[in-house]
Amino acid sequence: MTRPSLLDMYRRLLQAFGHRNWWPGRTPLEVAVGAILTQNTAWSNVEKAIANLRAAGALSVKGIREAPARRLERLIRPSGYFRQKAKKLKAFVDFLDRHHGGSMARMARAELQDLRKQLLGVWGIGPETADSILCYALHQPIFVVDAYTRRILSRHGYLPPDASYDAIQRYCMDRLPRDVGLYNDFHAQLVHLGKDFCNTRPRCASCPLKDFPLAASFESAASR
DNA sequence: GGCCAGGACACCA
DNA sequence: TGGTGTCATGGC
Repeated sequence: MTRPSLLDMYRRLLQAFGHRNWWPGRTPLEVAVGAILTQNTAWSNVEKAIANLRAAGALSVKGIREAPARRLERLIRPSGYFRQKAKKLKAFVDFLDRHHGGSMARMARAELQDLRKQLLGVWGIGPETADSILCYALHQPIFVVDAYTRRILSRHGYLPPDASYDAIQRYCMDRLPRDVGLYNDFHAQLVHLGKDFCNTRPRCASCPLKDFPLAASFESAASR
């Protein structure tokens, strides 16, 4: 049996779930803050931290820039790793100030690959966080890879489970039309499938991908 | 009470 | 270049 294309997979998920309308965030900065706070953390905890920042008037470039470190830590505490993440928020705003006049809008005008390299040079911003900011805050055509992407694509045999971030991203971008809206929604669909579907009801009969072939290793493990 | 969640970094061989 | 330890909260 031939493996369905990635576009087939997206169409199937879209049909099942509808457009996901990601990312949950009111402004580009809020999206970037969420991208940093959600590192290895459940989104429900990030929501609490963002609500704290908003209530304290600190959910802005100026607010983060001027907040004392201890205050920032206290506000984002529910999102976990709060000492590290407070430093990361400061590092991001410092980068924004130094390279883009403290403005997300100005940052959005930079050339995409240059900007990606710049972001990866900021302490606390790795590939997934950089790409989330580029795709969801700045609407740039970059495919975001995360744990769900890796898990789902490897489970269905598109890639080995130990494929690198860059390899997965290249694989997807080489096989999908260069379309920001598609990249945005496909990743959102994968997260929804992984988090709210497969996670709570593993291999359930109503999975939209139930007739997609599984990786041989996964088949043998499942049949044991 | 243990496991996991929309990672990234430091350190080491 | 790859493996391991660390960072920390909240829900189940």
